[in-house]
Amino acid sequence: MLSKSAEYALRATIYIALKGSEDNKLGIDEIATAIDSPQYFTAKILQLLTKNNGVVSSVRGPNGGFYLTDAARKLPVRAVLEAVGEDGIITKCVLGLKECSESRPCPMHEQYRYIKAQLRQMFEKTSIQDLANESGKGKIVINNRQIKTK
Amino acid sequence: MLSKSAEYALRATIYIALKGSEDNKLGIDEIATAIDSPQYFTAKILQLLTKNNGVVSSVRGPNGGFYLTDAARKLPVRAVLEAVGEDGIITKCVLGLKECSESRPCPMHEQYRYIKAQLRQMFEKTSIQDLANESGKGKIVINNRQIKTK
DNA sequence: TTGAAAAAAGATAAATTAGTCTTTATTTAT
DNA sequence: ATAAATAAAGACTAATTTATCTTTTTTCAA
Ligand code: FES
Ligand code: FES
Repeated sequence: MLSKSAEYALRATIYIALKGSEDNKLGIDEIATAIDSPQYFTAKILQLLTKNNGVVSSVRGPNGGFYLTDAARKLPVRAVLEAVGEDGIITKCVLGLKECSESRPCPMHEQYRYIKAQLRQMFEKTSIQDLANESGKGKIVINNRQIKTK
Repeated sequence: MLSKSAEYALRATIYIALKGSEDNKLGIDEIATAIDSPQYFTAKILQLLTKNNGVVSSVRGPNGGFYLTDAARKLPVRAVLEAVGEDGIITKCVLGLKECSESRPCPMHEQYRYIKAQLRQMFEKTSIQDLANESGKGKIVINNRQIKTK
C-alpha cells in the first residue's frame, strides 16, 4: 500500500504532533522508539519532512529536536505523503498505466475511481492534528508493542 | 499502490482472458507487447499465475501458450493478487502496524476501514471475466499506447 | 569560548524488487 | 526419430528501497 518511508513518516508525524511542542522538542531516538521504526532511517525521513512542505520543524543543539508548528498541525495528511514522494496512491492507475483518466480508462477504472476519490478525501480532509487527536484516544496505537497495562 | 508484478499480472490476465482461449493460446511475446510490459519479467509472473491459484493455464511446444479455463475466468481478481503475493492492500494496516484490528486500531483505522472494505469488495466481487468484458468495451485500455485511429 | 548535545549531511551497506539472459524440458508436426 | 516451437527453470544483473554508520554543522549552557 504505502512504502515504509511513508508509513514511518505518518507515524512519526503523528507522534510528534501528540507529544511534542515548541518548548518540548522530541529527539530522534525517542521518536523512533515510540513508533517502532529504525532510528537512522527515521532520521532521514524527518529530514525530508522538514525540507518539504514544512511538515516538521527542527532545531539542532542541546534541547533541540523535532516539533510541529500550529500551521503544520493544520496541514492535510496528504502533505506528509507528498513530502516523502508517496502520493501516487491517490493519483495513479491501479493497473499501472501511465495515466488514469476518464478518456483513457483501464478496466478497473470505473470501479476504482470511487475508492480513489475516498482515499483522496481521507488524505486531504484529515489534518495532522486530527490524527493526533484520534491517537490520544484510549486504545489507539502507533506502534507494535503490547498496550501498557501498568 | 500495487507492485509492478501485480500490475503486470492483472494486465496480462485480462489480456489473456480477452484474446485467448483453449484453442487460441497466446505466446509470451504477444502478451508482453499487448500490455506494454517487459517480456522476460512477464514470463516469470505468468509462471506464478500458472503455479498459484490456477489463474492461468499453459502448454509448451508448438501452438503452445497461455489461456484461461472457464473456471479461471470466474475467479475473483483477488486470486491474481494472491498468486503474486500482493494482497496486502486489502489486509494490512495503512500505517504499517503489524496487525490491523478493531481491538488495536491505528489513528487512521476508523476512516480507512470503510475504504479497505470497498477495496476488498472490488477485488473479491469482480471476476477476471468481468474485467475482460469491461476491457472489450470501446475506450477501455490495458496499455500505454495511442488508441488506434486506423 | 569551549564542550556537549543535538540534527543535517553524506557515504555506505543490505535487502528487495525489477528486469534480462541462458539453458532445459515439453510438445507438436514433419 | 527429428526438428522446431514454446513455456519452465535457473542464473544473473540492475535498480530501488530500506537501513546503518560517520562526519559536519548548529546551538546552547557552563
Ligand atoms: S485508468 Fe486505471 S484506475 Fe484510472
Ligand atoms: S490498524 Fe491501521 S488501518 Fe487498521
